Amino acid sequence: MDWTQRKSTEQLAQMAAGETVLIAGWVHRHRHHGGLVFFDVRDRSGVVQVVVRPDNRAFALAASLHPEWVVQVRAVVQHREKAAVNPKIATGHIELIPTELTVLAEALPPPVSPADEGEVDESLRLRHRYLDLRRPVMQRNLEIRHQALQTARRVLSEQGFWEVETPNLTRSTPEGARDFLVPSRLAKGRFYALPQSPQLFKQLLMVAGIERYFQVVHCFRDEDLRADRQLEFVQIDIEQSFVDRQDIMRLGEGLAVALAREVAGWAVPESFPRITYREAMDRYGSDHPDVRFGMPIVDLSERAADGCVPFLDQAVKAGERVVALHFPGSLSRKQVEELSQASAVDLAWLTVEEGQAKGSLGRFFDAESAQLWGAASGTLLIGHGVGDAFLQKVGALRLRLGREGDLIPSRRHEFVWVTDFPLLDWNAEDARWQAVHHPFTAPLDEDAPNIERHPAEVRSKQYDLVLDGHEVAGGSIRIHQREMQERIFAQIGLSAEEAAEKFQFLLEAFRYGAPPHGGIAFGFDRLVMLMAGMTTIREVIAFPLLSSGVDPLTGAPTAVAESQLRELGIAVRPPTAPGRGDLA
RNA sequence: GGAGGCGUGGUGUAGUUGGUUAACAUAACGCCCUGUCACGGCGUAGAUCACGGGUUCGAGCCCCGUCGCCUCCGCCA
Repeated sequence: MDWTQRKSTEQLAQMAAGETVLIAGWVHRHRHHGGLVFFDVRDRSGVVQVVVRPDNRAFALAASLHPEWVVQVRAVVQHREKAAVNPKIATGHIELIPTELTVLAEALPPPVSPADEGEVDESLRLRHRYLDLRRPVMQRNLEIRHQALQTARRVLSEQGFWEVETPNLTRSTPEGARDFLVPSRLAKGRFYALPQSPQLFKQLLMVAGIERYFQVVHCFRDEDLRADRQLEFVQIDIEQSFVDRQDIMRLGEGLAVALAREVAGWAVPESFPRITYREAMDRYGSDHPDVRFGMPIVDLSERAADGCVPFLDQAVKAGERVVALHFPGSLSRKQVEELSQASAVDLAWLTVEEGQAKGSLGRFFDAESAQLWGAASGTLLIGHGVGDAFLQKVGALRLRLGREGDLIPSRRHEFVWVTDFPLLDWNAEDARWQAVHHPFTAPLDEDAPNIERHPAEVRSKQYDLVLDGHEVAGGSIRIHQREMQERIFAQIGLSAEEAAEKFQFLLEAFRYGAPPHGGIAFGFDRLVMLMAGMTTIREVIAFPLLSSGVDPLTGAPTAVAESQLRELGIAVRPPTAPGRGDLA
């Protein structure tokens, strides 16, 4: 068989009538009219219609075809009559008259149909992912992913970045997520860890004088899964020497712009707006705000302090903030109660109807004073509380109102940088300070003196890139001086001995001349998800896991043979040890 | 670990205040059909109503528990 003759269905659209072609693919749909048989052949590029008349040698075989059979068709291209043209299909102006039809493989009726676009239970889709991936939308998603990979590699390579690979079998590191461990056979009782990111290696590459590094790298974090989180995910990891924040941010912008314009086809500006972490929290109640719609959090503490609503006045006197969201529509009392319940924010509300102040605060206001508070139109939702945790609840409420009130222009796409994150935050559970980003992030120069005395006030050289409310990239300028690194370790409760034990190799490397350096990592799956218009990253990963971490296709994770465990020197404990109080 | 939603023929769904034979679409199978393209028409077959227990004369429906899937919180430097 000479497959080089084979044409894609896409190529057929260009062909002249009368040409003989060879195509091959799957039977997409089959329409049998007794005396006339149509079937559509689907390949990666699309579908094309084949017409078979009773006088055709292939008629009997064509009549007996079934969906998803694999066929090969040698045929003459024919232009359809005007009335028969189907404008919905790229090849809708032509059809094929077979001279030879061969069944290459028969197929069982598929449990999930590649020819259907309806919703199907996801575990069933994943169990038969090879069928699910035949659907045109999934093939498009994988193509977008491919194009994004190629564009990223080209853009970075053109700017002098080298793609350097780093190990997957590496050492477990403290901080951050749970590690995936890999037992060592050669050194029984010891373990490798799969990398949560190549963070330490890319810094070593900077010490090594590579200057510009990138990698498309799989990262592993053993934490609960979400719509935008898998145990295994892909980063476009970048690091560069002799740079400051603006250099990496400009680089990240360049890459994001290239991807958005070339792959997604979006019109995005050359550079993106920047807001500080503080502004993001105060205005949107999130460090990854969706800025495609307004309805910012408004601080009404000063107004509330005038005492016209006693309980809000008291809240302000107690050191709380009074904030509001101005929803442009009307809400019922029941809806507000429901929102209050769901958001865990004690919500009051105020609106003006027929010249009268209404809502739970209506009795404290006349129409004029309600307008002063901002309730001229729509509904003012008012809550009070303290701290960023409170603002985050209000931010979640803002998002929900945005979605349910249809305030988000879903066809628009907006990048925004968030900068000046806190360097450290207090972990109440472990009663210690911890790094917000990671312990190698440099503090802002002017804040560095405060690390020991006012750790909560120290800002860092971290920057996150946010797209439509999703964090799609994050990075920082790193600490390249050993003394500063040791101060940070000390502040997060890592003793000199512990630090030496865990990061010996990095600290040692820094003694041999470390250049100033910094970098950024793009969450590739999330970025592709958004560019493909999907709502979970599973739609842009060929073989993802369910949110339980199970792969219904392979059955992973599975038990392993006792002999394998013995070889590794591992004994498995029963999954649930009976408690002391249980009757044995 | 917690909250919410869901679980009914292969697939997607309906199923009222508990009542006889669990309905519809689609896929499958058979017959008919010469211009369809989500083809159409007629017919056939296909369900332990996720699993276990309970209430009841009677449970797909009510109650309790378990399991699975999805979303969110915690967690994810």
